[in-house]
Amino acid sequence: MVRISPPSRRTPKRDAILDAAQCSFLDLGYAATSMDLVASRAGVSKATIYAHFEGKEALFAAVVHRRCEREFLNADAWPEAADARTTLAAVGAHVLGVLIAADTLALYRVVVAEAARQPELAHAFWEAGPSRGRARITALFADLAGRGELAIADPWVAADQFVGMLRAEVFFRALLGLPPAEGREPAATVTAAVETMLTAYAP
Amino acid sequence: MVRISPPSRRTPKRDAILDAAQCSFLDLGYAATSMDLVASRAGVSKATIYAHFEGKEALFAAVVHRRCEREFLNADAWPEAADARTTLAAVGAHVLGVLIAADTLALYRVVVAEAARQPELAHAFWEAGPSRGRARITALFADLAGRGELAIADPWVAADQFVGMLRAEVFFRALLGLPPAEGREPAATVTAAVETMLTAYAP
DNA sequence: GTCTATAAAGCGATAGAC
DNA sequence: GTCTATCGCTTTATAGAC
Repeated sequence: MVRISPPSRRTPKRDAILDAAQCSFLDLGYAATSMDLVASRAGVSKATIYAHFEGKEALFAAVVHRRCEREFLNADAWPEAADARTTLAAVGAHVLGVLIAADTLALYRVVVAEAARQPELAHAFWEAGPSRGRARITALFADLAGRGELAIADPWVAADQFVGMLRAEVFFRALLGLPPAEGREPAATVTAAVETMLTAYAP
Repeated sequence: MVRISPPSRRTPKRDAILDAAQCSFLDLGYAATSMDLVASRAGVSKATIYAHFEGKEALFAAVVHRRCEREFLNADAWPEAADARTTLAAVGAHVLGVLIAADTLALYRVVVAEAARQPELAHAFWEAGPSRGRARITALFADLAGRGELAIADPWVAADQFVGMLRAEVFFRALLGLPPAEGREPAATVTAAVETMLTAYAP
């Protein structure tokens, strides 16, 4: 419906528009964000926005794409190779931390909501974000299997299960804006997922 | 912001309004559904809607509540007690089937999108839907543990992990409207989750 | 590219008759 | 309860000057 990567030359005004749009879309949602508000927050006129982007959908797509790119720029926080328990605990804590960060949840909410009406956006989001994260974790399990730390037939399945256990009720309640249930902390979710993986895939 | 359970006497017009509203909200999303459209589809005037519901938010809340109730009415499909593998396979297939049903995905999308702006709705949805499902599965694991089929310290954790593994990539891609990845069928996800639970929690 | 001003349409909600 | 008609406001998008 709308192309994701426009010519995309970076200019100060264009960046200001994208910053204002990102903040507005993530805070208020797609529909509740008006072009007037974005223009006001960016300090430009509405006509300037339409000079840079085809319309509201294209602006939204550009915001989502830029946001996914940035998530993977600081990849330095990825843990070093160690024994399985240490590695999974570190990776699990990192992943769940990213998943329940306010920015991530807001992006997730608005992309999921628009996915039904903007299929190309949904696909671009998947490729730019979750798909790359999954690939890393799959590679991690392949590495642990290769080193004899775990007995894994299909690293993709193991990664899928590990991420699934991380993205369980703690994540779901955070997504709905509900307070964490008593005694159900993110750290406990990570620990339990790690132990279950270690037991299920013990060599 | 809006109360969830109005007097709620069932009348033909009221039901027609709720049917039209459900169809519209799930298809188009909250914002893109206008009261004019609902009135038109229900075959009533807009004023009649406002005679039955306080406003758009209240109508939406009523739709969500009714939809959650109905999901739990046909509880007869719940499997009988058997050995752990048979029980988990049946329950897992049932749960994942419900989760990736088109109606469920549409409800999930629209509720998640509005959760940030209608906290009471998010809470009501959680209590009416996911919370009850989780309770059942927790009871199931408690039963399996009590019968010595599995060695489970905390049935809630086991249920959380089982549901998490079910609601992994297959569900996520369906949520985004993407086609299933090659060789990653729902049935395979269920089987893998069952085997991992059986191994991790073997007596 | 950037602005001001405005067009054209749609929105949620209500008044008043019956 | 239900209707027709309409209010008052906001929306996306564009025209035209510079």
